[in-house]
Amino acid sequence: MNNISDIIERFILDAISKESEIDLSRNELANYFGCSPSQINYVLSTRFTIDRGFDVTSQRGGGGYIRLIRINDDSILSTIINRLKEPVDYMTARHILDNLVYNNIMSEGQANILTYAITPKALISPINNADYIRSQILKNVLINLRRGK
Amino acid sequence: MNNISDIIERFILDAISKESEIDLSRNELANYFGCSPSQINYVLSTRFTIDRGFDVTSQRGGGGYIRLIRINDDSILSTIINRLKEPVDYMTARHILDNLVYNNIMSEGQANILTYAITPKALISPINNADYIRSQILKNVLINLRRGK
DNA sequence: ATAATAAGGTCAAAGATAGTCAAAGAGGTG
DNA sequence: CACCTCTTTGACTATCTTTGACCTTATTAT
Repeated sequence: MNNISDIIERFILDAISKESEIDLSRNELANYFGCSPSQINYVLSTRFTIDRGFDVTSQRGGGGYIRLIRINDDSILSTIINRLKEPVDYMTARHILDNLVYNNIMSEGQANILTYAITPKALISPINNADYIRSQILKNVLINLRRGK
Repeated sequence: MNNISDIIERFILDAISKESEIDLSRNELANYFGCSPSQINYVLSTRFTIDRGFDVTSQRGGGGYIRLIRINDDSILSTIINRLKEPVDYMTARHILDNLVYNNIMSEGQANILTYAITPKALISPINNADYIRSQILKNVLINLRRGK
C-alpha cells in the first residue's frame, strides 16, 4: 500500500494506542508527512469515525489543536443499537464489529463469523427469500471458515 | 496453450506459491504483459476463484491494489459446503451449526452469534435490499447479545 | 476595539486505481 | 463451414486519494 493516508492512519493509531485521548497539530502533521493540511482532515474523517469508536473535536486560532478521543462507553451496546440507522453498508458494519471487539462485547472469533455472514456477497439475492439469503450467508461463512481466517 | 491469460496465470501462481497472500497492481501487471488492464480481471475471475481455493479483494484509488489470498482446504468443511443445497430453512441451518460445533469447526459462541444472524426474524424484508437486510441482522444480533444469551 | 496572525474546516476538482460489460477475435470440433 | 467456447480489447463506470483555493474561528498585538 503506497498511499499517504494509510501511513498517517497508522501513525495516529500508534500515537493513541496507549492514551485514550491525544492532541494533534494539523499543520505539524501535514508538514511532517509532506502533504496538504486538508489531507489530515481526510484521514480523520474516513478512518477515525464514531463507528470505529473515535470522536474528534478541535479548536482553531492560535494554540489550536485537533483532539482525538477513543470512546469507552459501558453502555456502548445500547448506544450503537440506538444509533444504528438503516440501511447499513458493509464497511460501516465492519467498523461497528471492530468497535464491539475492542470493547470486549464480542470475541474476535464471533465478529469474524458475523462478518462473513454480512459480506455483500453473502446478501445478494434476486428474489426476496429469506431461506435463500440465509443459505448464501451460511455458504459464505463456511467458505471463509475453510480459509482459516 | 500460448494465450496471455495462461501466461499471466502462471506468473501469478508462481508469485503466490511461497506466500499465502500477495498484493498485485492491475496496471503494472497489464503494462508488464502488454495487455489491457481488464485482462487481469479476466484472469483472476476465471482462474483464481473460490473453487480453486483463492479469494480476491481490492481497493481503488491512489495506492490501490488487488489482494490475492490462498485459502486452506479442510475436507469436513468442503463436504458440508458441497452438500449445502439452497434454500436452507432455519432448523436445517441450526442442525448444520450444531454439527460444526460438534466437529470443533466453530466455537459455541460463534455459532450462537450466527444463529442470531439467521433467525427468520433477522431475515424479514419487504424489499430486496441487502443493506436493509444486513441492518436487521445486525440489530437482531445486538439485541440478543444485550439480553446476554 | 481593531487589526494582524495563527490555527483549523470545507468542498470541489484533479489524479490514481480498479471494475464491468459487451463486442470482436481466435481456436477447436462436428 | 458453422458453431461454440474461451480470450482479448476498449469504452465507460465506480471508488478512493490528493491537492488547493477559499472560509471560519481563536488568540495576540497595538
